[in-house]
Amino acid sequence: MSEADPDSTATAGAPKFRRRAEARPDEVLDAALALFVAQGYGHTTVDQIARRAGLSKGAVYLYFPSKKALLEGLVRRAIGPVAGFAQGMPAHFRGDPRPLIARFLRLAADALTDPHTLAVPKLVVREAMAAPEIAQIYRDEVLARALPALQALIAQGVAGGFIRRVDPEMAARCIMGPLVAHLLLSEVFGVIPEGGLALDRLIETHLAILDAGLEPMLEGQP
Amino acid sequence: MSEADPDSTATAGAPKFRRRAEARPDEVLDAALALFVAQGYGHTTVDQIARRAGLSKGAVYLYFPSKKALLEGLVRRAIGPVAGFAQGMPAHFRGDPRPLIARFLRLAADALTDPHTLAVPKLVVREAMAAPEIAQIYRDEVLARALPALQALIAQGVAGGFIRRVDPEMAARCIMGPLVAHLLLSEVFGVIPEGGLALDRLIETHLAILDAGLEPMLEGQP
Amino acid sequence: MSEADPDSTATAGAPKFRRRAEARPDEVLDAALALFVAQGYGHTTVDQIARRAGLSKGAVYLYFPSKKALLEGLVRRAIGPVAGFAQGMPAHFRGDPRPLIARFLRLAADALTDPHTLAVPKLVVREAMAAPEIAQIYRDEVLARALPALQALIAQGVAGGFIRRVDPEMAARCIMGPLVAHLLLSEVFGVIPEGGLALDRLIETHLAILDAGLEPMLEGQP
Amino acid sequence: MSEADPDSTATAGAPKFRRRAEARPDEVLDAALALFVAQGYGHTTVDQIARRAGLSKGAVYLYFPSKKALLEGLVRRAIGPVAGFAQGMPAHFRGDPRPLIARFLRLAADALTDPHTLAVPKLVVREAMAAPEIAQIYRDEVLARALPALQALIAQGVAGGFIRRVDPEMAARCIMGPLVAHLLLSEVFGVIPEGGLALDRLIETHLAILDAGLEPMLEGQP
DNA sequence: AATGAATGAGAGTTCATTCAT
DNA sequence: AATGAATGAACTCTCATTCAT
Repeated sequence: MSEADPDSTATAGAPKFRRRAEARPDEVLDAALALFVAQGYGHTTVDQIARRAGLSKGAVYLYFPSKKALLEGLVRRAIGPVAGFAQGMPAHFRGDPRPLIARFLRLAADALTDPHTLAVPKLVVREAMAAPEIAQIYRDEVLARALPALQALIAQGVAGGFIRRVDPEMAARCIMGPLVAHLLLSEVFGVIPEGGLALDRLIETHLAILDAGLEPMLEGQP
Repeated sequence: MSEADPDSTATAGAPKFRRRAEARPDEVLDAALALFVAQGYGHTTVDQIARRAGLSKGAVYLYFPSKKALLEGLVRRAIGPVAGFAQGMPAHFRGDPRPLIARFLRLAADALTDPHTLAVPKLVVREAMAAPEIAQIYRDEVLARALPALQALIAQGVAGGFIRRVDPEMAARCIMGPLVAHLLLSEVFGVIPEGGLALDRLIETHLAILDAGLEPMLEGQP
Repeated sequence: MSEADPDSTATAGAPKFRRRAEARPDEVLDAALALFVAQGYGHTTVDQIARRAGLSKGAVYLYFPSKKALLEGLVRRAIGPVAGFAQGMPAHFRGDPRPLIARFLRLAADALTDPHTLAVPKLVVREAMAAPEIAQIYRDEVLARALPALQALIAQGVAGGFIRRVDPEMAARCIMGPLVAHLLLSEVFGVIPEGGLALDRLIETHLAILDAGLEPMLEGQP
Repeated sequence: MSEADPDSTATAGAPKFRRRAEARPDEVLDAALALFVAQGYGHTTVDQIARRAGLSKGAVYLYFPSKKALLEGLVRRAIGPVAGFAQGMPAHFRGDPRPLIARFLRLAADALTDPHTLAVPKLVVREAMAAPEIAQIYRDEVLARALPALQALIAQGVAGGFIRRVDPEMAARCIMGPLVAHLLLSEVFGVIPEGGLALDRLIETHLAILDAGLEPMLEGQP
């Protein structure tokens, strides 16, 4: 099972043009990611990573100073796109935020359907406590950007009277929550709905509730 | 957090003359829990656990056959109360489920405010992949009971026209989601709102959205 | 298999008259013997011995100061009969030794058919190097008596012209050899002849060869 | 199976410039053999073996997956020559088997005079019960070849009227027995004849008895 | 740039032995 | 006489890391 799927990560993409080039670090990271996800950081050997990347154990240390640096490198490589994605939300949008939220959630769900994208956050959740640096990177680079953006969007929606008067900080968590819980349930506990992951089913249910739930109250209603 | 509860271990049971043991397994579990939570299972030594429990390393093995058995024992000890709590939801309730959901969420939030209660689920999330047995126990004993109960509650609410027509399976995740996400953010990533955990602020915000979001649609509305 | 046969050693013999008496040390030795034979000295736990003897681990130490003392006790208990048996050979016999040798070999084979009798020598062979004291006891008490007796018998046979002129020391080994090899093959290597141990078949074949092989040479023959 | 083939690991490929290893597995086995013989398998530490071979403990595990694999490797390395030796007996010999038996015994005695050759069988006898795999290897590779060859030789001798009518299976044990017993006495119990091991003295005594003992009976004699 | 042999610090686990009761 | 909780020293095996080549 260890080497069963050689094309899963490293060889995927470019055919075999390069052959030992400056793509090496990336190949090592690919191998590390696959193994970390499959077995956890603690149960993965540097030697396994090396072999999966087609290198010797020693060579890994030419590119990364330690095993933990692999984890860090993995997170750093992944946050670029994610952070950008988070930034995608217009900073100074004015109007009903709900369509934007809907688009954001659908995009996020879409992205997280790809195991490659999901892998790193999953990893971070698992190793966060044992490796606080990792958690910090993720917090600083991803959460500290995405959450405030979402909060700001909500805040201006409240201010403009487009949505119900809610606490923006908490509302942001309410918006992301179902997605998080869904992934945790399926990925960590293996509680998978009949008929597959059903991320879209989740998102649509969530949005239905959210849309109505954020509707501003009519005058005189509680 | 570790030794917060002085009566947690020894005073339980017969306060008279006992040799030594009897409460020992529980003391060992207490020590293990504190250390696992603080450092993770993988980075905790049996010797550390033993010393924290005031025993020798060898004595731990008088009560638990392996290190992993400690983790399992921890989970088993914790699921009793939790499962009972989950069962608390009336199985054949008829009517608007929203007040019940609100009470359930508030109770859950309250319980999870106690570090002792939160510790085990946190542990399970982190070690689930490396120790699938653990995840399975938790899934079978907690999730497999709580989730269906919640789903059933929603389903009858939909059937009775008390709430909007939503997918009960997904809606259950939408109900739990914000709580899960909130705890993940604070406990794993250390993203804590200004002014403390603010679990009640989260719950109230969530319930406000949920209450309106589940309101059945008026005729002719989309 | 461990506790399958509770009456095999300890309870065998006396019904249950005594109940905790001066027979305790013997019961412990019985348990130890059974386990040592089944698993080897090194792989047997004092606790196993205690439980098989119906005692607590600590109680074993009331009777024997150490685990090795059990082995020693076992050997000491066994050598009494064996040494006596060896002594059975008349010290000052005069005449053709072959009938005596035959009787001796048949007796020995008979005795060694009983697993109880065979157990201790087997044990000694296995633990001799790790516990030289054991080997020494056996050597001094058993071998140092039986071998010289046999040698003397042969020597006088040679002197009297009853048997061929052989080196008595080596001839003694030639006499015991087949029995030893046979037991080694079957007990240690599990090479058992078709149709069971066949100790008598071995002895008769051996005696046939021996009888003729020891026949004194006729004058003028090589 | 691991080191059965001397060229299996290191010598394969370029015989040119090698770093250090190649002879390492054999060196480790040498160290292990010496220590196992001196102290027994159970009382020998992997660390002792490593140090005696001039390596670190960890390095031993580069060549052998476990301590027991060392024992197995030792046996496998030794059986090659021995088995070949056993095979040396002509399979279809016709005639008086006694000269052949004599040559065989003298060769065997000669070989077993070398401590290196004797070491492994000695080891096997001692560890056979605790490690049945070891006993099985030896039985299959050595005994299962040597014994039948000897038996066949005897059987045809009987059939051809060259030797007395004996049970070939038992006679084979009678032939090997004295050698076995002699080695057991001296190596295990330390009962060494005055003037050294005297293996040749034993063999000659044995052969004298055997030669006459196998002589076919004259007509009319019992 | 790359190898892979080698290291050494630990980790989990076992058990003979002790001792308060 | 007897218990069984407790200890602590060993031992096997693992693996991140280093370094000569």
